[in-house]
Amino acid sequence: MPSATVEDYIKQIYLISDQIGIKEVAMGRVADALGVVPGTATTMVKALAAAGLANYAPRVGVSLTGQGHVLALHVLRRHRLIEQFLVEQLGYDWSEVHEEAEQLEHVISERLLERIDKILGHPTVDPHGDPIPSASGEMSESQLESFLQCPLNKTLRIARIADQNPDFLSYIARSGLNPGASVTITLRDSRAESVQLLARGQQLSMGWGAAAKVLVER
Amino acid sequence: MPSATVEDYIKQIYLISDQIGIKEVAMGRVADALGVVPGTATTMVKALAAAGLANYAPRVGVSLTGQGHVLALHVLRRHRLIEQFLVEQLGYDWSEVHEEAEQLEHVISERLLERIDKILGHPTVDPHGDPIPSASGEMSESQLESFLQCPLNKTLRIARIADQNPDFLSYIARSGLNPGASVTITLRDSRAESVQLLARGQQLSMGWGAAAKVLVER
DNA sequence: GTCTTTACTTTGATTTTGCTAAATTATCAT
DNA sequence: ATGATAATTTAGCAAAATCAAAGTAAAGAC
Ligand SMILES: [Mn+2]
Ligand SMILES: [Mn+2]
Ligand SMILES: [Mn+2]
Ligand SMILES: [Mn+2]
Repeated sequence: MPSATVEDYIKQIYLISDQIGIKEVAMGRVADALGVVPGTATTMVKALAAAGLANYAPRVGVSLTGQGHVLALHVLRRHRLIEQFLVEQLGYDWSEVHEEAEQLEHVISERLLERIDKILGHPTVDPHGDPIPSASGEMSESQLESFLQCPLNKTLRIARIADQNPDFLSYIARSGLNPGASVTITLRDSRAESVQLLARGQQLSMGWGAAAKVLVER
Repeated sequence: MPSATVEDYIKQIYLISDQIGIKEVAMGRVADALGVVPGTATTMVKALAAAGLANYAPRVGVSLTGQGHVLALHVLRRHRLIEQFLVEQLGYDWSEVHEEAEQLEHVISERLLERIDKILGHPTVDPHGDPIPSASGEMSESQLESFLQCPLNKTLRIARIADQNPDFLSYIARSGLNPGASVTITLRDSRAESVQLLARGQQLSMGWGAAAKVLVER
């Protein structure tokens, strides 16, 4: 069995690689994501490579092997199903489930996981709109647009918030931008790197960085 | 934060001490309960003592300090509430919850625990009939009698099975001796160390050892 | 093209938890 | 008492995960 630490490294490598769309993830990013000093990341990634979960090229970066990819999706499935369960069945707020899932994902049994999946009716997305990989390890490639790409002056549905930071999430929640809510982008100014939008009847403005993290569908 | 290992040692020391009603627990028993070699138990117990959780007397045994006692009850509360939750809300069988709780007890947050407690309506016993310590760390001292002490030819209610072994538990379940079920002890033969009983209309017989682990109330 | 800054790797140490095998102590039977 | 047996402790070692600090390589600045 992979340790909780190994699972977190593999998951994080997957997530970073997926997010910036690059295969080789730099060690610095890995260290950052896991909150360790760079030397620790180097050592651990070498161990992951020795275990056949990753490919490591010094001074280039790390990528997942097939085996590592499979593990990453399993961990992600556990994480996201747990989040969904906490919200649906235990009255958690979607902005506060991440930390709890971060721990539970490593100890929950296959049996409990599948029971949760069944109770929830085999959900395909978690409370943040993140897709949940299937038991067999497939994940839907969603074609969502962010606030930076979507059409203006059209009513759109918030589909996903691509960030786990509790501060950001509770700002999103307080602004009525939860997954499922409706928005209209009224203006996008690329020189000011700012986006104007209308949600819950309120006028709001967000900067490029934050706007990129909110994904919508029509 | 105490590690999962420390929590398990402390919990086990509490349980053994409680069970045999002796303050100083021998190292051999600790090692057995935790599935480690005796030398490992000695080393760990010394560490527990250094951390102020236990008192260790070489060649005599280990006992809990006040601090250790508080921790033991917290862990036990988590363990038993989780077991109850798995049975009540997730359709687990009471004979198969122990292993799952053994892991979850170390990672569940205070917040999740209290939410579970509330959803279950603040239960006082777990699926095995084991008492659940309160949030403030009090546990009811129950006055239950075992099959070896209870009166004969009276209808009694099974209140608790004092053993976590899945094999034993599923034998109990299959015999219709779940907590809550009714039994009548029809005969006790001390020379044969055997007990005859009637449950679910079936005649059964158990040996001293097994009979001592089934507790009843009137 | 050299120089400086930044990113990354190496080395050596530490903590926690475990093992094996040898040494020690206590207990029990004779 | 004495020797055998059982329980416990010690000593020495190892794996996993981490850090601090020093060394090395690559990239960007001038
Ligand atoms: Mn995690
Ligand atoms: Mn999520
Ligand atoms: Mn445990
Ligand atoms: Mn129990």
